Amino acid sequence: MNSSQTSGSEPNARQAEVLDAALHLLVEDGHRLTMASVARRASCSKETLYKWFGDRDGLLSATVQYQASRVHVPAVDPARIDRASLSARLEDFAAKWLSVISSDTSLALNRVAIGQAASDKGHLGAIVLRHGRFALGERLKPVLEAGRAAGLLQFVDAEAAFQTFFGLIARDVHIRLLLGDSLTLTAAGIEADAAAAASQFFALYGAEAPAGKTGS
Amino acid sequence: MNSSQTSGSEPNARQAEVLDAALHLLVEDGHRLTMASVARRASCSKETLYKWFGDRDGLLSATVQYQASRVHVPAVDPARIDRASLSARLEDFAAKWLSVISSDTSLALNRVAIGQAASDKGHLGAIVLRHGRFALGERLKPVLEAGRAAGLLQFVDAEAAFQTFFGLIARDVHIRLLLGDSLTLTAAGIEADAAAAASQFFALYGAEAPAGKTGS
DNA sequence: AATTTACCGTACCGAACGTTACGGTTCGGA
DNA sequence: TCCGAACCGTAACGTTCGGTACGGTAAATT
Repeated sequence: MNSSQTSGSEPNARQAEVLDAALHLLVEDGHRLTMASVARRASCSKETLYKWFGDRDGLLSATVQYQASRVHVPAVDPARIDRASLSARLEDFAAKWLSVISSDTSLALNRVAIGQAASDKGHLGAIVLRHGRFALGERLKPVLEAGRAAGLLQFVDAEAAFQTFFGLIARDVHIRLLLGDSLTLTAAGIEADAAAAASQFFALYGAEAPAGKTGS
Repeated sequence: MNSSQTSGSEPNARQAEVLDAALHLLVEDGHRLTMASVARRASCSKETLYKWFGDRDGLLSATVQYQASRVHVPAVDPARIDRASLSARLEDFAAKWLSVISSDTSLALNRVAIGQAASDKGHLGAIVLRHGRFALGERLKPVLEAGRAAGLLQFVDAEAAFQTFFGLIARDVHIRLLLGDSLTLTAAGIEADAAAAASQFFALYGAEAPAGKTGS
């Protein structure tokens, strides 16, 4: 009995195939994800779906979890950091994050999570936040604090500093994409935007140029 | 025959009552907005709903349009501006925008628009963007350009500058709220965040401290 | 070989919901 | 006063879809 149920362990190979099918349906059109369509796409029976995932909500949760857990923010070595390497780290973070939030998969996942966030069954948003926004913060804050320890950055609240960096990266891009605005991000554009965000972050929180309140 | 249909003129008083009912349903729970529930809440017949709005999508569009058009970004007088008044304007803008995006009504509208943005029937996102993000930009850009003309600000692309300001205001707040994160914004917190955003914007684009690329 | 297990494919059931139709009421104009 | 337009309340229809049941098959187990 390897039924993953609602909050089971890792899905096996076959279950991953099913979740991939569900994910593809989700990306194509979130409203088209029906139990029958997933079963058809994955060449499995609906009975199996219910045995493995309990109900539609369990399948949805497993799918979101399955994909969200694959978005892994790269770790960083806090030791031996200088201005150039820190800047490179931040640019890299910004570029990766822009790539993620503009991908079809991420947009589909965020859309379905947001769509049911109002309902009392809205625990998908928590999953997306945990593997996205919060995971990003946990990975980035040590970098910021290492930068502060090295005398490169200046702030009192790492959380507030991260929030500002987050805003400098995403700006209005994320919400516009979520709302269906046709915004084409080229690789070069992402690199430029990431560099601009890192540069602006240094302008605000760089140790040599303290400016801008960090917020209470 | 005053049927507003899909893209008709202003709704009359009775129709506004209906749209208010739909809006309340939407805020309570977007999934609970059904033709029967709207008719019951508004004490009207379903037949009337279909006569006035065509179909469910038309009712939804009219509801979003009805509310979105009520979010009016305050105009500003570009003449006679100095550092203090410009700063006050920006803080006011930031505070008002934070209030809007954290309101239950705005969140509900954005959620339903995002939820159907993936579908080919996703024109709600365009409405929300037009009355939200884009209206805001059109109102703010003259202010920024007035500030530049007065020698208070320094930038080459007003659009890019506005995007940065937008990011400094919203940061991760909007996406977290949309995803259902329990984030309580107090009036004092909004004021503080708005002041911080304006201060940071001045640090990046103030004429006396040019720093941070504006992005190509 | 017999049996159990897991699974696929399909059919089926019931509820929700969009949509249409109809009878009854109100009200303004001829 | 009569008529028709607009509208309310409710019933009814058809589809979609979540969830369940059942027969058939192949592989593993005993």
